Amino acid sequence: MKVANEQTTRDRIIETARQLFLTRGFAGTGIAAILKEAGVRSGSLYYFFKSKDELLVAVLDQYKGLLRPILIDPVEAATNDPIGRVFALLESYRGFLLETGCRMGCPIGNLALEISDTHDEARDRVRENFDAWCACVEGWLVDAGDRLPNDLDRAELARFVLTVMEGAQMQAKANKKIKAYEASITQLRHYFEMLESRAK
Amino acid sequence: MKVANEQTTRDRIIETARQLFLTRGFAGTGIAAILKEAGVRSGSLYYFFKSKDELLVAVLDQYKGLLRPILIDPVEAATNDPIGRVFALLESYRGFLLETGCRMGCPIGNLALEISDTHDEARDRVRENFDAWCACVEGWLVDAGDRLPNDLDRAELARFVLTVMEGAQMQAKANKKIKAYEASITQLRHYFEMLESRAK
DNA sequence: GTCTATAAGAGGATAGAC
DNA sequence: GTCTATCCTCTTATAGAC
Repeated sequence: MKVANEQTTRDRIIETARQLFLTRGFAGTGIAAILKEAGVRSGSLYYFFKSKDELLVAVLDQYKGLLRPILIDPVEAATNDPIGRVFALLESYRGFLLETGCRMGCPIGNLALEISDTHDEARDRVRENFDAWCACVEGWLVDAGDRLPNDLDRAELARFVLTVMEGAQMQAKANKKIKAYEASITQLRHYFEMLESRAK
Repeated sequence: MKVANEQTTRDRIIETARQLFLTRGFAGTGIAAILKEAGVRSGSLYYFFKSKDELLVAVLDQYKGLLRPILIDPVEAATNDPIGRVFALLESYRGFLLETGCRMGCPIGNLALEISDTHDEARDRVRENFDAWCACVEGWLVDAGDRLPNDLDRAELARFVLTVMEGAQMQAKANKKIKAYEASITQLRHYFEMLESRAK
């Protein structure tokens, strides 16, 4: 067991696999590519992970840990307005799409459709990632208090926000253009505006 | 060239590949599985298609031809109400999810995320499928006339309907439960109700 | 914990007879 | 157009020395 530096070989493998799964998908990423990119030999990888599937699970676990530091915390630092936070989060996905030429989008969503039918354990981790994301958004919607109608189900609306983000990033990817993403967010904003005006 | 029966070997290969891509994904479907399922030898498949990628393009072309007979026509036959048609279409996806234990959902969406970054020609066909779908929905929204606000962009709202359907089916797949799909459609319906009441 | 070497199989694709 | 046989590459994973 190492003591001095916890950015271990294991961490480097997970980090590298995460990047490659994001750009090429799970099936599209060979073990060889991970080894090369991480500068590691296969003996090391299989010392830490029994199989490629187990590595996938570790990657999805890492995503759970990244949600707050990478996505939620910056949004909460940027604005105190609870509904503003929802759209700031969606804006950060838009920035990510633009930076990557609409190649990426939501790393979890990309994996979700690829592995949900065939990898039960990984699918559960995808679900946990989605649940954690929705819980954060739901928290903001609860914070919005009277600005939203009282009879509106906050959890259901949070799900809806995830739905819109995932569906919108899919179309940005398929079109290699940001327009469909922006159009969808515009409609969602419109919905929120109507909810807010109805709450008054 | 055959004359009597146009349900040719080529058609059977495309049909079989379509089914398998739907259940196992593109990368997850081996040529061997297609051959076995279709009862065909590899010589025949490669007589009709230069490569697996070319077969994928043929499958996506077939989907374009299936859109009206399988999805749109039944919906238009079932109801004359233009907004009712939008939700009848979403209901038919719900039925498909339920029939398949939430394993499937939208065949195009499933392929979209898998191949958009790596298969340019196939990605264009995905886009064409999405465009054709949106054009149908947009037509209904135009038919809705004064029931929707005049300043509302029908094309953008049609995009939004696709966004919600795709995002919702993704979550149904990841959760292996229909609930998130239904919750999202409920929110969309709520949005439409508010649009209709605003148009009055 | 990490190295090299390699097993064992599946993948897509082709050649040439019929 | 369809058949059999097969090539070749890439894949995941393991064995055993260090």
